[in-house]
Amino acid sequence: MNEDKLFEILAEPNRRKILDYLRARERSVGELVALLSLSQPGISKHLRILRQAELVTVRKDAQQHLYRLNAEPLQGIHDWFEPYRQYWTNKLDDLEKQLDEEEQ
Amino acid sequence: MNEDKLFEILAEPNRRKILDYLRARERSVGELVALLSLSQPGISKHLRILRQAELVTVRKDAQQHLYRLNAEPLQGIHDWFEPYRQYWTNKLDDLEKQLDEEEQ
DNA sequence: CAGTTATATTTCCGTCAAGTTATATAATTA
DNA sequence: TAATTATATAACTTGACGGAAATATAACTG
Repeated sequence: MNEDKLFEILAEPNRRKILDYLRARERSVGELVALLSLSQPGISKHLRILRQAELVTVRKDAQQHLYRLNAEPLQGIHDWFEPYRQYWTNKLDDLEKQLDEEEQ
Repeated sequence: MNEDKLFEILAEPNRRKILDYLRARERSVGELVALLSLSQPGISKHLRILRQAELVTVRKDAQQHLYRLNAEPLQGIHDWFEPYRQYWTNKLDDLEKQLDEEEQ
């Protein structure tokens, strides 16, 4: 799964919410339907996309399908931001420097 | 500009490329047109969106409009990833631990 | 086995974003 | 001032996405 596709997948707010909910623990489809305000097919559709991106894994327990977070693919996207971090970090440094100077 | 909107804006590959190019230095619209394979109106359209999100600023030099990166708004999105970082960080720790054990 | 529960898939529809072409605006130059 | 250069905006088209409703599949229960 390439960077473009991953960004696109994460651009959908409900999908980000699903991932957020899965951070705590694995969840059944029904739980997610209850948590988000979306129809069951809507949830399943998003889960399929997350599955294909390997952002989640499933295991079956009787009729229930339990989804678990797999955060690894996020690392790639996270890395895109790395070169930009220095900008707000520097800005912060500047502020600190300014505050230090004001103390004199 | 809220998180949802920012994610959506960054989901577009050409917009990310524009930001990437602006990391080095400010650029005119014409330069960006030359760098990306998009029509001039296409570039201008993306620049407008980036401007509204305050991800870029403009200054005018004669006919040229020079765009400069403003990375600050990215911080908000970057923060979304923070709670997920431990997952791949832990995975890395596990690997290191495993490697250490293998050395015995 | 019939009915029920849990989830997935299909189909259809409306919306919206991204691209292009054409046009407008603004500054420069001959 | 007319022509040219640089950029922005408008109008239009098209494709893809997200949502709901309907249907299919699979497992459980009585």
